[in-house]
Amino acid sequence: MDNDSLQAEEEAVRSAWGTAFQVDPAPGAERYYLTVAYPYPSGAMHVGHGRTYLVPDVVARFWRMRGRRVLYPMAFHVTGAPVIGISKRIANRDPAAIRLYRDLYRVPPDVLERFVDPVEIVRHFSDEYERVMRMAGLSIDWRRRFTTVDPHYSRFIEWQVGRLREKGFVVRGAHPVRYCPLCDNPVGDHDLLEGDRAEVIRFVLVMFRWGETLVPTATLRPETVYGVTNLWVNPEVTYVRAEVDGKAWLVSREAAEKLSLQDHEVRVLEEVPGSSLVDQVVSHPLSGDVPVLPASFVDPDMATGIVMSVPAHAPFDYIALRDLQQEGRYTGIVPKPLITVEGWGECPAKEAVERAKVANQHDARMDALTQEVYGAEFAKGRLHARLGGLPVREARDAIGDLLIAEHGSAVMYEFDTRPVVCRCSSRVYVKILHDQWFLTYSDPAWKELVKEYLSGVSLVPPEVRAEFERTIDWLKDWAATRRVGLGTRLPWDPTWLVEPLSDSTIYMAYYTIAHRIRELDPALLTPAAFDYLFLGIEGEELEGREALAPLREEFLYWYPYDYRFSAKDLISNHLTFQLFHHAAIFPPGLQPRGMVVFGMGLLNGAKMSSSKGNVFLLEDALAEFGADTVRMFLMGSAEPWQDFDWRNELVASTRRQIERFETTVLDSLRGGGPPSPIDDWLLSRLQRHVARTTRALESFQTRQALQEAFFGIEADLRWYVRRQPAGSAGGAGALQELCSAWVRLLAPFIPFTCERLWEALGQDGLVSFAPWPLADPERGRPELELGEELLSRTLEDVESILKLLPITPKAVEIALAPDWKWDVFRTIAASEDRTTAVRAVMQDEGMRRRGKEAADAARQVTTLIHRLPPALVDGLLRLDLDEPAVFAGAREFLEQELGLPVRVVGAEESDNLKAGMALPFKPAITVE
RNA sequence: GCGGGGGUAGCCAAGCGGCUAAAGGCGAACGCCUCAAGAGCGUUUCUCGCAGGAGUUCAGGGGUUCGAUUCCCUUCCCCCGCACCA
Repeated sequence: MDNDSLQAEEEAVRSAWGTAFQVDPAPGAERYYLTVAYPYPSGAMHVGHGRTYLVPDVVARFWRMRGRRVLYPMAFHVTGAPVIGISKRIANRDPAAIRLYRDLYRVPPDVLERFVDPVEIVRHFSDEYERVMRMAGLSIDWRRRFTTVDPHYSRFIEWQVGRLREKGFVVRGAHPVRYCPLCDNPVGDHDLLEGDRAEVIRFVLVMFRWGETLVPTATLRPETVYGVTNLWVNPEVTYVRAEVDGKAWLVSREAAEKLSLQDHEVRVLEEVPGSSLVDQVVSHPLSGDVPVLPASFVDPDMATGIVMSVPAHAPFDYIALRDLQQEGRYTGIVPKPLITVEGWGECPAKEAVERAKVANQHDARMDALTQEVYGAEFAKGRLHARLGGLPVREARDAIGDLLIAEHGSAVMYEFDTRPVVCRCSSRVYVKILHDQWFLTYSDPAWKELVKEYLSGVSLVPPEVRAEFERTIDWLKDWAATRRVGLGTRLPWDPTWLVEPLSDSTIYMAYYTIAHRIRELDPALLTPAAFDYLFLGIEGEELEGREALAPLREEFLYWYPYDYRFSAKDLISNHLTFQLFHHAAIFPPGLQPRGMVVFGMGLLNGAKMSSSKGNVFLLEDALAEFGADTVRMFLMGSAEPWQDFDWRNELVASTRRQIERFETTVLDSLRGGGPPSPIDDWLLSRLQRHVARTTRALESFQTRQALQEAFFGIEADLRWYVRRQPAGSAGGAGALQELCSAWVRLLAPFIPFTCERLWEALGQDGLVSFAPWPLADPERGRPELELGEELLSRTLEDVESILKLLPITPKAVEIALAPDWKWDVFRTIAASEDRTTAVRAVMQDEGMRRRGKEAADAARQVTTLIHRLPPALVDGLLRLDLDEPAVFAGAREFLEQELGLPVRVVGAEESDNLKAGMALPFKPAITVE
């Protein structure tokens, strides 16, 4: 079929579907509610997105055919900041942005003009998403579509955050963020030109006293304060004396600027050259008096620009000291060890440096040595007994807290890697934001509750459970408000917006009423209204209960949802967040029931990424290959949780497979004749495929399901046709029955083709709502299946012999094993221990009389049984396979296949030597 | 670095103690069918073999077992997440 008529056919099917996937509750009818993470529509969909929404569609279609009322809704997540940046870049005529949107996403020029308004971007792409999703045949109830900035939805978010606050899960606090002074805004990863992996780390400032001036040294290891022998300053650097919160501090010029962003009042008083600090003496209650020494490794742009020196435990400090001492200076200073580490001597830093034969402080290996020593001390180190003997792991925080509480220490934040640069090319600093609102995911009781619920959630694939559990443990408080972006304002503090991940945690509940709540006046949607809608609370403040009652009812019909689908990168945030929020807000009976986690998409082996241009738009794929081909490829190339790789040449062959299926079905309908003897075999096999396809789809294995439903049935049909006398296509009845089931089994995957075929089969209505085939155990004919298995194995054997023989064959004799060998077979197959089975056989009087012949047969049969699939052996044990009858019925078939006369005889009637080798299920073959 | 998941024939991928030289698909080769095919059908696709068989394989190394692709340990390599961001 050419692409134009394919499009036309698809359009016809789409219009036949019409509004069929809109679904309302039907009391008494079982429901199936699945949701998928809604998209952030800031660009066009690519095939990777395609799979994310197709998997739930296939599952939805499957359960629909099994008679459930299936709700598959969709909405658009438009809150957040990215789209703001995009519109700015477009307004600024940023060439990369323009190229992406104009050329890759093919936004028409007039629409692109409007993208200077961020709302226009999400509006445009929401519509595009819906259009392309419809093209792909997604069976979504579009009446329920909404965006996260709709006024009704905002009321819902207000209720939600209010509810969480009442429960004590929302608190106010300060929070260090990456901050661009030029943009005057916090910056996220996507706003950065450089340093997107940089983490904010927390230093403790140990305050040394130098006369009236405080000298703060920044450390990650406050416990080592007891081992300080000196400070380091860089003599090349200009330091400043500054008034910080009313006290005089001495820090690098850079540090002064940083501190001013971190909650300190900073006023620079005067410059102090680093060189003038050298040899000064400073003191700290926990370290005593120590001198200030020069070191070139000290970076003025790292924290305060002044470092405390612990040569016993810090390789840098040790080597810098040694360098000086080798010049004959400061020879009086000796390292002061304070930590013991198993496997290391008294001064691990010294040991590490000497073992590595480091020449001086400029050695490139210093970072690695530092890591090694720090790692060992953190993992296994203990403070000396005189200092309390705590493990380093615990002492670090304890002493840090002590310093802050009693010795005037402060905290300073700094990036672990630099530089960090904003897209506007300004440098990025750490700034402490105040009045930030947090969700207290660190709350142990909340974590416990979530874990308890998680244990009842079905997870697909099960391996992800560990990741969820770890995420729950690891989550800290989450800054849940933002200053910029689209979103809902915090009801009690409207200067803040609700953060975009926080506003999308329980919206699955909102879908259930999204189409009806729109009819209501937003003013009616008070917290009391939502308390009633979702929690059934009928408080005094509740108004308009009558209008809300049907919504409450619908919510209860659908909720809790059955499965949530999402890519696996959301485990560590969204998927776990939504568990927290459900746990906090909904009663036990309305908690999530299951989640399916997807793998990622690759394009020709490389990661799909819009920014890198390595994407294939879903719309283009649909236009080029047709919706069914795209669907079948995406469902069949890997299971949902595995990564998949889109390769055009593989997709093209999928299209041929669908065409083959269609022709096969149409041909069988036309060509069917009178019943044929192996109709029953075909239908018996069909039961198996139905059962297996069903089981696969019940556990979301789309690939496995396709293997059974498509390739499994196709292979049977090929054998079936082969088994027909020349010119016959097979029994019309059997083919009709097979095709009817086949079309239905494939309908969730390739619904467009199947709707057409369903009609061609003369069936009424839509296949999308046709009953899913039921496997009928009564139709199973294991003895026929064994017989065909025997034939095909024998045929293969004959063919492989023919191939090897150099002679021109004239005839084939097939000699069947005598009954007594079947007795041997049964004895051995039934025995527990097959190694002793030979002996068991020989215990029989009749066998003993046969002597060596019987013993040989027993050995051969043992080998054979090992090689056959256990299920087959079981079958042979349970059923009496009438080998002579099987071959008698298939002689003509064999002759036709082999092009040779075939003689079937009992082994004992044969003159051929080979005949003696005949075994049960493995006839002896003699080619003449 | 920390946490999670993987490495199977030319490619994708199933298998997860004896069915296994290893399903299925793709690709490739040959044959048939055809006026001709990129369509369909059949055969082959680790090595060897004039009888349905034999030999070496499932990232590398070690171990458990009568027996390991499948279980344990270890090394190497790849992917995902690590937060204020969708």
